[in-house]
Amino acid sequence: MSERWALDAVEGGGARLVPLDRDGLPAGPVTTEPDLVAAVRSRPEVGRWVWRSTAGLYPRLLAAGVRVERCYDVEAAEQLLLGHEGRLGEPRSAAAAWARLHDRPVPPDPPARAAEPGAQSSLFDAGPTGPELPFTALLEVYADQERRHGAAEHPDRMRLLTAAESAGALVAAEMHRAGLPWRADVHRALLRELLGERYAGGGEPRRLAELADEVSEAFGRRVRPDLPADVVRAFAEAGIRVRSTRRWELAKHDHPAVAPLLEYKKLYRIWTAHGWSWLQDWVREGRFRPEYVPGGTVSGRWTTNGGGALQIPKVIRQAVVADEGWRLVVADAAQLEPRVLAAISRDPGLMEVAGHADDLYTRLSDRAFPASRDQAKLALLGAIYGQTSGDGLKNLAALRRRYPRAVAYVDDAARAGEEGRVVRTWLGRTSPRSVAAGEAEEAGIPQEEESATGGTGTGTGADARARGRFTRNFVVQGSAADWALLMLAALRRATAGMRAELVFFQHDEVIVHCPAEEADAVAEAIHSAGDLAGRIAFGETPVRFPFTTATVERYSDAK
DNA sequence: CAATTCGGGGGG
DNA sequence: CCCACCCCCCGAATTG
Repeated sequence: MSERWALDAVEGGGARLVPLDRDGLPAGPVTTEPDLVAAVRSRPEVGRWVWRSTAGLYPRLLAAGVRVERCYDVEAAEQLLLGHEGRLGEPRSAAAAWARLHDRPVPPDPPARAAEPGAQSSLFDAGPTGPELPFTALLEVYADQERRHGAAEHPDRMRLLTAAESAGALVAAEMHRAGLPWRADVHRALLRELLGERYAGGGEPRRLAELADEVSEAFGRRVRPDLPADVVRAFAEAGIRVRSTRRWELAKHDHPAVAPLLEYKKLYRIWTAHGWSWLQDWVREGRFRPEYVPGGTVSGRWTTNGGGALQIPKVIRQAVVADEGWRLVVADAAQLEPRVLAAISRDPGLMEVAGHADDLYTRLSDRAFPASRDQAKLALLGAIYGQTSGDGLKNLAALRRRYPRAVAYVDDAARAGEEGRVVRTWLGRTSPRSVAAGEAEEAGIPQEEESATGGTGTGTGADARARGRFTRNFVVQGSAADWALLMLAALRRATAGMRAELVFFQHDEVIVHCPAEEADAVAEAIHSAGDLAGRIAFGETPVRFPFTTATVERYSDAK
């Protein structure tokens, strides 16, 4: 029987802690100890630590070589509960939660700080980030959160969501600590090969300068390829009307400037976003350590704070190389979102299609369409994204006939959005409510149209339809994020006794860095984690959640 | 001068 | 035709 303890940091490196009973109430006296790390290390029997913030406390423990089995992150829970209660955007700190509980003035959350590139957030983040609060107040907030979980639409799922989000926070801190193996020398050689040498003075590298010259030559005058307005003007002078300088728009035209322009854009992006200065800023001692932000997006997907870790260009992945004698097990969840739709909608036909580990889209086209695999794929993704035009619509109609329950599930979510209602993921993460226009646009949430046509506003305007596409996609993307958290938790547990380390996670993809001899066991653990997460998240369904895995020395060699 | 927006690219 | 969903990051242009 694993124990549950509450813990908080106190000034000077110490800790306050207390054991909790089955109901989450203190089961003994509160004690204060001088060393937080020692307090945790000396209690291996504790199965779950209840604390304010994983990001605030766990790096210190990891820096001392202490891992915990599980935790309950009060501030993450607060965020999820507020969302469920339709109060997203209110301050999420434990101090704010306590203030709400007692009708006191609610302190705002501290502003998000920028990440320090290359830093190992362990010494700096010695304590929680929010306003201070007494330990007894933290215990009160926790007890009240237990009650609020019970009041949720599906209490058990909501508790699972909080547990999963907390596990994700542990993984995020551990991945930051471990870092993604990164060979700066390989990266530099690659930059040199792609961009040429750098000139003194910090201007464009040679290859970009050459391409800019080629563009100018093609137009017959000096044109700056990095200034869209200049490029549009130059094309107009050449008798070609382009509305933008986007890749797909330029690619349509036959002009000698097009090829060097497209090449310039590709390389310019690498130079500015993943070039020498990025390397300088973000890679230390052979590791890239982004700061992951679990739940950074409304749908529950993660973001990172600086470093662009979730947008590493494919060509740059050559620099991600396993240590000597080690391997990277790169794993990608196959057709995740359609499988999730099958599981949450319980559509019998789609569950059958998703009940095998082989390619879902091929099976789909065999069953539902005379159409090709790619057409079947487009139709299904169109249903999930809310496609409004294009060839896919014809196949979408066939999809609706064949899998009515699946399509109805996302259609219902879309209608909810159009009518201004919230939707929830399978575990209960909740979409933002329609709020005052200014606030919402700030948060990037499509709003209903108000006065333009003088109508009633609900369910009619282009903005309402945009909101419908948002909620339609939210239930699938967000439930996939639910699954991903449980998958990470399962994988973390399965590899706990190995030397293997989780070093990267990107929505539906994980990388584990491990000694070569552990690679097979790691791949097996990943496959098991996928199906286990499917069962825990969505219950018993025939749906499979397979991974494609590759054991490689370089990330770029996978897939 | 600093902060915000725009345009374009990268990822899933 | 390539669009639809969620994001990050950069430099230049614009705005306060």
